[in-house]
Amino acid sequence: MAATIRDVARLAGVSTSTVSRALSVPDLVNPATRAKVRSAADSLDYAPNKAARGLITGRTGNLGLVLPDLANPFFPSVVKGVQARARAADLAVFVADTDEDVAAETGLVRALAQQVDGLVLCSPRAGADELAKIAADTTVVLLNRLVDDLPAVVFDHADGMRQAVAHLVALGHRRIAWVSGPAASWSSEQRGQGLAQAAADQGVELVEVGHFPPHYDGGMAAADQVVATGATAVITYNDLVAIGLLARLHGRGIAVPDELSVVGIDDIAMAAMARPALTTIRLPKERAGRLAVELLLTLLDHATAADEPPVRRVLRGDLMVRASTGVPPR
Amino acid sequence: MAATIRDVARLAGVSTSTVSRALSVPDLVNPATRAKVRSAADSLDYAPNKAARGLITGRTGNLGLVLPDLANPFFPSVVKGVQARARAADLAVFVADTDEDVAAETGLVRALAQQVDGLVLCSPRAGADELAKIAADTTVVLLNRLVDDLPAVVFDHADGMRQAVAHLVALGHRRIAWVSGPAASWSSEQRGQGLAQAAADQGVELVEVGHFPPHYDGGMAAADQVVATGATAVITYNDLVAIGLLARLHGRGIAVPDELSVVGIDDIAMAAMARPALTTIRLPKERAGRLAVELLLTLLDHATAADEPPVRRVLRGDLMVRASTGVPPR
DNA sequence: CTGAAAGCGCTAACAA
DNA sequence: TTGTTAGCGCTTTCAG
Repeated sequence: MAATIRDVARLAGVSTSTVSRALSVPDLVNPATRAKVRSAADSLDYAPNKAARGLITGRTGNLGLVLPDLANPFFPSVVKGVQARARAADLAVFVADTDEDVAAETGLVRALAQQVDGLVLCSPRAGADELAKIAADTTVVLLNRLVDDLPAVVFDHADGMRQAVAHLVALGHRRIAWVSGPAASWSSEQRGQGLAQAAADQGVELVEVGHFPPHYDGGMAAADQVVATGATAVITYNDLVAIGLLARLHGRGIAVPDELSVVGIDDIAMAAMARPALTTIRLPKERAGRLAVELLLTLLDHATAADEPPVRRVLRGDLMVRASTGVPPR
Repeated sequence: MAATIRDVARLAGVSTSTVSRALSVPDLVNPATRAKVRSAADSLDYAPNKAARGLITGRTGNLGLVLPDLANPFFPSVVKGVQARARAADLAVFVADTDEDVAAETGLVRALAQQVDGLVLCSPRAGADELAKIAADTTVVLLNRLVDDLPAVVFDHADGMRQAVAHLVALGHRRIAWVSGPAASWSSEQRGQGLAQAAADQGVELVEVGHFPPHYDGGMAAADQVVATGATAVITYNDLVAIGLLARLHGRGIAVPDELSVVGIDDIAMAAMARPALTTIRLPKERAGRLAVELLLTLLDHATAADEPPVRRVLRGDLMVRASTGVPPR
């Protein structure tokens, strides 16, 4: 069906190698023949077969993105960032949603690894050793996770927590609750530690309420425990949790922010749509996706060279204070 | 790095052809040798190179999914359905978000077409002729769009509208507003027509308010026009629009559902989280994704045969009436 | 039931 | 600057 390099060669009256060169290393061929080849290729609507090319160059021109749950609005943003950068480099992106399942994650990674040049693992759930093993065979960039010295793009969670605490302290809060995410979550751990540090530095009391699933239901479940802590403000693992919390608080007739201030993390679109609008720490999600691909491309270029490429990017988030939130505690 | 079929052949003491057969057409080889090959393959952690296989079989083992906007929660659900079914058939999925851009859509489709066995075009924005052209070169299944006789999975929008109207009529509404989606949107068109029919059948007055972007901002923008119609109930193009509408109504101090009943379409997770919870028509999104792949697989199998495969699936949605909604008009 | 040989579409030495 | 040759990793005739 599709034209092959031979069809183009025949039509242009040259050899297949010349066609190949004319199209991928134009400077190596005579401008005249180059033009002939080009027009022949155009008229046949020829596009080189990526699989065949990959077989010989070792580059597939594809890239894999593995993430835990597309239903969490955090991740589509990352996908967009990754795709934007990948497209600019003429790479196609395999996306794999693991449904928060570690086993599925490693399986998918193995399946993808063989047909991509590199992999972006977004908030991977797998263990450190597992990830190290994967990284041994494949070029990998972690996104929102740090493991050994693996290349990674991460957010400065500690700084985000610092901002959140500063905001709450300025409003007069002195006792803050922290709703942590999944026990095995690297970012929950980071956020928790950053928060503990910030609380200590800024002289406020911190109560952890622990380990909830990273979505709406988790927040629903956490709400009552949060209330029981007697804290006047709460910071949640992410916005989805915050929104679930808001719902349960509303159900119990607890006014937000008058009786309890709520701060989320991520700044998903829904945060602005919630009523009252959710105060949150905005993470540069798309940018993180773009940078992850950027990093991957660098690594691929330096693959053979022995020099150390830059291997880690840390991105800062920003406090988003929204209308109708941020009332001092009673 | 990775083991090739030759490594396996050497280790098992057989030819590469035997390895190939033992792994892909096991019945053709002696059980004893089959076992030898299997264990050799296992110990080398061998997996056949998909690109090389594709070169000869003409099957890539990949599948493309093109959609307008991952940020709309409707689409991640479809992605999940597609991935689930694809995974079961051992296919990897390229996902391409076009950002609602028709030009980007056709470009991405062309780029993907060459390296997939088939394409699922979800709510495609491209023109009918464009799509027909694409379908001429590639096996394509449309999702939520009908064009000529192209294979498709669609929702029964007319029936959904019938249910929505029946619900509102039962509550006593006699004048309903319709907030339509993008002018070029097939599903908006379908929903509008279905609604018009339902309104006529059930004897209620319908006022269209027109053509808004299919997201939150569209709903915000539509709200004032809706109010101006004097309708006691409104049906919106989708849930995102409904939620935007809700926000603006809240801003204007208009009580929902007491002063205005709002019905969305899709049943995205956010619909249940909204306050008041949104009444909506639930569309079987994941199922649609699964069926689209199913259909694609059927088409691929029948590719050469001349017999007509089943080529269209129509899925019914269901009314989701949520707590605190559904009050008769004043 | 198994092996040898050919070749999918392409690129990369190596010559000319 | 261009063509010839070889071969990426695999499957598939075609013999045996």
